[in-house]
Amino acid sequence: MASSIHDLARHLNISIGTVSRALNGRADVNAETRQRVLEAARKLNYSPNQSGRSLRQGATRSIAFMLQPHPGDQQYGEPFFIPFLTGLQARLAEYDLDLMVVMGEPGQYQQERLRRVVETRRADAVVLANTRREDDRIDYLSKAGFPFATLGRSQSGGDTYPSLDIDFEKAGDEAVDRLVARGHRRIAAIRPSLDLNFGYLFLDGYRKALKRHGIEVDPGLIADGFINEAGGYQVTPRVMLSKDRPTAIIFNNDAMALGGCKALAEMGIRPGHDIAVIVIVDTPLCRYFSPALTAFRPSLEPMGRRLAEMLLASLPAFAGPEGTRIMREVWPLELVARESD
Amino acid sequence: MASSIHDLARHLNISIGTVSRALNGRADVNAETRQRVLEAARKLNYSPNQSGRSLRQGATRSIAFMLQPHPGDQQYGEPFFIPFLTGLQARLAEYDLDLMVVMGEPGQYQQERLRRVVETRRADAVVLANTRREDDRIDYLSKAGFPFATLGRSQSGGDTYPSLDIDFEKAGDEAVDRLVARGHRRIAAIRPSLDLNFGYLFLDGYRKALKRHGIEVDPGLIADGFINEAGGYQVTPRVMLSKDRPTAIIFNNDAMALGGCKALAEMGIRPGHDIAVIVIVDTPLCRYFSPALTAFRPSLEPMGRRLAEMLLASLPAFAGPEGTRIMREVWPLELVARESD
DNA sequence: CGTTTTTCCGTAAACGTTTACGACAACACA
DNA sequence: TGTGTTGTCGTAAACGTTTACGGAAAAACG
Repeated sequence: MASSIHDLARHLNISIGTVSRALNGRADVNAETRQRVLEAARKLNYSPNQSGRSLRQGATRSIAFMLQPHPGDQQYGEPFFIPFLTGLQARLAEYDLDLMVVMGEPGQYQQERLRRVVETRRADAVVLANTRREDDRIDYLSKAGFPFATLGRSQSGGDTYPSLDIDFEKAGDEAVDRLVARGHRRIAAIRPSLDLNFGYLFLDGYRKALKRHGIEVDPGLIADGFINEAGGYQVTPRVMLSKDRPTAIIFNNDAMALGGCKALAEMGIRPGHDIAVIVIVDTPLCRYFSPALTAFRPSLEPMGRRLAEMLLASLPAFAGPEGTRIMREVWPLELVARESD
Repeated sequence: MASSIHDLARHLNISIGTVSRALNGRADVNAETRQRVLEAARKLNYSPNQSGRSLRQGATRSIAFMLQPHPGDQQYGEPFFIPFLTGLQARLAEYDLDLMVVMGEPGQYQQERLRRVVETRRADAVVLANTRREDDRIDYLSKAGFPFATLGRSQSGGDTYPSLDIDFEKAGDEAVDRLVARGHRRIAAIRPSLDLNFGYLFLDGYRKALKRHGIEVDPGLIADGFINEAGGYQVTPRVMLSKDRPTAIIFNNDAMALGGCKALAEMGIRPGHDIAVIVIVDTPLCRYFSPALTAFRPSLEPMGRRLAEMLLASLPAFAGPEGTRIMREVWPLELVARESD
């Protein structure tokens, strides 16, 4: 039913070799025959079968994006990733590459799904999200020699793969700066308890800025919680009950901030009035919350496009000049001042 | 580098045919040989190459999900789809099927991307989202005889494909019911202006309920706008300036509701006090907005799983008994009463 | 023991491409 | 005219599977 290159060749009284060469723009084919082939292809509605192509060329022309919802993240749904995916997909599409999305079950170990993609050669490369500080997915891919790039940094694997991250450290630093400038000295930090790397980066920036301002780091003002609303709700009272109450909190995650604000409300503490609140990664939720939450916003769609470029540049089949390979980029966040601080 | 079935066969001193049969669980292979093959496969870390498989079997074992961001929908990002995708992907994964995500550029015509998937046989079936009332994607797929399912109903194509939708009509009806029960008689309806089918369904329910309550439908209380925040912001004043002001508004979209509330605020009208507001499709945004918006909530993740099942049941390769094919399902929404009405 | 059935396995074709290689004709050049 | 070059095309192998077919050995049966 679907027309193959054989049909086309038969219809033109020509060999399949010539047809293929004509379609692929090779030099050794007569201009007039090429014309005839192209016309016939259009008329018979011929497009090359991707499976045949993949098999022969050893490349599937598709990239896998591995997204792992955090455990306990049901209805919420990571508004973070759609814009990123949009950008990633847009750039890949320009190179006629498909995007395959592989999610783990929330909380489940993703390694197995990854192996399947790699071993059955379902994709030519993968993009990792939710990078852990020590990430066995990275170890595995490095060892397997399978091309990949990561959204977020990791300590695993060295500088051998392209990675694009947000500058959490600088954001943590700037958040403290801003709060200190507004007179705060007791500043709490709340971050996810998982091994997610950005939690560490954020805290580094937080500590550095405090030190710079000559403020002692109080461990009682730092708390880790589950990376969702319940986590923020649960852990926020902990810092509020420290003997010398903080006058500001920096949340390292929007969902945790939302939960934290709920806890604050129940304690009769009003963000924006009784306490200053800043969120490190902005999402639409921060904007519509009341009070609207001051937050640091990344440019997700451009980041998606950029990571696609970085990945492609590292692939032999797409690589430009050797020198253009970019292995590591850290993008700034933009402060969106709203009402909560 | 990657081991093929030939390596495995050579290593075992056996023919590739037998190896393949052993791995695929066919009956005509000795139990002991099968054991040896399986062990060797594990030892040599062998997995069948998907391209080779696809070519031979004429099936790629992947499903394409076509998602088209609405024009002008940048930073916002459709929180609607991630839970749905999660469910879809989860069920597909159980059948060892991959999910390929194809997005159009926001606003761009998606037909071309769809053709590419179909003609190059990159997927075995597609799932359509953002279904239009008259949807040429459906016409195309029907004519091409390519299997597909849709999230959302359409008038195109008849009852020949599985579709799963939310009961917008009932939601519109119930919203009116609820408002009337609370004493409202001037109820406005704001919906997207595009040809998106759910806008029509919603309005049908809205009209039906009004009629049932003996309330005349006032065209001045119905307005169409762009399906984003700006659209809601722009169009809401229009219904508010009708000579006999509405005391309630039903928004057919969360983003439009947010924009509408902004417009209301600027007119000094407070949702939940001066006017009642109900949103037809709930998202996290509705919950965190202030006042929290009363809304009708779908079960997106189960819907994703369900649509996967329906699609699979319609595919010859996966079909159960002939009678089990489900072509059309409409799922209820759950009212989440909050502060805005 | 002879015949039939069953069990198991190897052979080879097929899926739809791409591409290395060689062949042939046309042409240029001396 | 003979030789070398260039342009164009056909042939066939290869990518890694699955599977229809047939054959040999083993088992079952009389």
